[in-house]
Amino acid sequence: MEQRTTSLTDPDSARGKLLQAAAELFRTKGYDRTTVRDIANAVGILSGSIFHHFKTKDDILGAVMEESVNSLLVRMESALAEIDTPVARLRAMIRCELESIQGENGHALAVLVYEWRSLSPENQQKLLHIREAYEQLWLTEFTGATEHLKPGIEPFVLRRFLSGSLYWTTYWYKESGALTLSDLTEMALKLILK
Amino acid sequence: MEQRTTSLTDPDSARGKLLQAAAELFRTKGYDRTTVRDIANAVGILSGSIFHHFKTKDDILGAVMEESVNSLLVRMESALAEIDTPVARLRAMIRCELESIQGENGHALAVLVYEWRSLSPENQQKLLHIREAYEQLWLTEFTGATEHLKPGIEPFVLRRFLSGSLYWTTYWYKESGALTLSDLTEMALKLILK
Amino acid sequence: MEQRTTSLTDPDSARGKLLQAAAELFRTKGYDRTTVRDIANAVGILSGSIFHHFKTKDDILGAVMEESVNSLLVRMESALAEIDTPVARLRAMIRCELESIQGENGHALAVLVYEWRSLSPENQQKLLHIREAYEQLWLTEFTGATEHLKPGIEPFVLRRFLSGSLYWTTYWYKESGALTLSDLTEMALKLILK
Amino acid sequence: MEQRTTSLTDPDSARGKLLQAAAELFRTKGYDRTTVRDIANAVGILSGSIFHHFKTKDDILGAVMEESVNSLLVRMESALAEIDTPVARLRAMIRCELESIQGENGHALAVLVYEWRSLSPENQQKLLHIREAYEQLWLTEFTGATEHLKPGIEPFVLRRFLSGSLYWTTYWYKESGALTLSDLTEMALKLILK
DNA sequence: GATGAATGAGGATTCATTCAT
DNA sequence: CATGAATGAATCCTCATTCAT
Repeated sequence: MEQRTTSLTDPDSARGKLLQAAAELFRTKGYDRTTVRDIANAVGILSGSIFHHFKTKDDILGAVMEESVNSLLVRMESALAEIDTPVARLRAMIRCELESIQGENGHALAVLVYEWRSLSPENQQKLLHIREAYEQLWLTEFTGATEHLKPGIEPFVLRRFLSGSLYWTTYWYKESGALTLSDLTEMALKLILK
Repeated sequence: MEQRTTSLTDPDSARGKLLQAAAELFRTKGYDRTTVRDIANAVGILSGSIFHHFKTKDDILGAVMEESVNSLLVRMESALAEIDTPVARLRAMIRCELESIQGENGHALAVLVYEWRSLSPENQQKLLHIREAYEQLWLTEFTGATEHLKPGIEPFVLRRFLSGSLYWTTYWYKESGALTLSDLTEMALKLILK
Repeated sequence: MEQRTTSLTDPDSARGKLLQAAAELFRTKGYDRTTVRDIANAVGILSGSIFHHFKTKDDILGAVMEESVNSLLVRMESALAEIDTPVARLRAMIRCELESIQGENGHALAVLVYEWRSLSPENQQKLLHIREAYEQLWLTEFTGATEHLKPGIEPFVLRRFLSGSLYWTTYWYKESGALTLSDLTEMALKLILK
Repeated sequence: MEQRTTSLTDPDSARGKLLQAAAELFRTKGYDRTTVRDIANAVGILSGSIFHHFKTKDDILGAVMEESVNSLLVRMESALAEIDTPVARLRAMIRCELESIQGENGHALAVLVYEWRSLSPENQQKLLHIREAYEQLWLTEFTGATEHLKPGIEPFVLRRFLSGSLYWTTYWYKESGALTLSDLTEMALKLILK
């Protein structure tokens, strides 16, 4: 019930389905406007039954966030495994982050990003080190690619500009349109390159 | 009681103080977690009394947002009045938006940006044309500056990247640090220029 | 709303009526089995309205208890004012405690006695010094009457035997029967005297 | 599964261990604040499994109470078997009741006494005759010892004073202190004797 | 305009109980 | 017998909103 490891929850388990549904609802309606009943309804159980799987609503949020970083981390690692050149690596990372933000695989990084302050301090604490590790990954990569990056903007600021740009896509980008995720990736890459 | 014009509310009036307090609370705690009582307390009246000034809590949010765009529009207009060159105009606009996002002058664009979905559809409707007018302003300016902008990114995408970059500063930038608002402005400008 | 002094709450005020009703319910059904709705119904308001007067259900319990000791203290003081001889003073004290236990004036000492562990540690803390002061009063009186008391039982044990005897009357004594409160008082007095 | 006889449950059986744990919890936390899960945890099974042994939580309470009177009755009978003089018999009975109240042998008379109103009317009915038989025992003994008892207090009142005194010890007496159970017995005896 | 008591519709959470495995 | 997921009713509490004074 509490299982806080790097491994991902089986998406077919009750817990997995709950997490999936919660992520979707938190992303679209926001944490506060999503009721426990909403989540329960979404997976076809009654609201009281949720508390068999999670102690509190806050814990659901925490678990959703944890899943999203873990999933992102796993996918990024495997994506980077076979890539050598700095620019190609950046492209892969941007792509991964974009996919996560858009909620592919039901693991919405957007929830982690935009509902962070809804999470209780205790659960924030638990997630802080993963978040930091993740950002460290980016900074390392940026440092390794300095010569290709836009000059005149400090790397950590540039990363934050990029974050903001990608995070913000939740509010305007829909994959169905003329603009593919690849197009978007390419443009975001251009944004930070020389 | 509901006065919806382009003119700004007198900040010394009861309504003005309420709006100021609400903006600050919405920005820091979020709309849902801010109670009407919180707002009332902040200006030293009781919660029931708020409803002499606003029909609903949703209307307060609407008014806060309206004030923030209006204030931004006013300030941007006056800033642009004496500037001719495209790049300088973009710099001024970025500067204005950054100030609004950071909540300078008590007008928090951040609330408009991040609490938009908390606003009722009816009030969203009312604000839509102002928001669009504002975005049109940017697009026009971008179009006029095409030759200076980073190539390969469609203007409307570039504007959204910029928006995201600037909006996101709420979550990491504090003016007290080593980085001044001017520094930030300059870097954001570099981001979109060739 | 929090007013924790020695003065008693006006029994005609909303708070007073609430306290009265709660005391009665706590005494007859017990704290846990009494719902906030029960209390509200008893005074003709809705359950939500209770929280205008008390922050939590636990605070209601605390207030009921406080009122009961205070009321007892006040009545005891006035009863003792004109009495000099040790035995007569003990009789008066027993009478006062019996009246309080039986819930005369709606201030049920029985609640303080039998629901003590239902009270939150924080509120227990607040009441502890009053309870102790009250017991001290008895001990002082017992010490002053040593020669009239049953020998062979340590005073503090004797007081506790008496407490238990009187507290227990809630469960079997009804004033309507053949046994008057005066009879009971006299018998309880005999119990502890030589 | 519901075996309601005068014989005591084998303390090593599942039912026996459950009863023991429940008694302890009911005595310390109270019936309402003890969850079925608490009881299950205490004996190392899951909450659902309890219902293989008892139909309802109320039945557990009933069984605990039944065990406690039965155990008391058994012990009292054997204690009285070899005693002839009235005063000695009273002493033995007081001792037995004190032991039961204090929860010796895991059989808590305190639960029967203080949680009586938590028991459903149906189960109260079932236990009533045992309780009455028990009280009859006392009254008979009191009647046989009239000449040694404190005069001026009707026997049934005196018995209730004694009950209250002994029951109340749960709230203040700990066997670890300077006062032994024998001391307490002697003092309680003195209380009712001439 | 302000007050503050009251409303009433929810909201998160608890818990005894059931039942298929 | 035990499990553990699910039930569903009930509980305390919150909060935007109303309204008589």
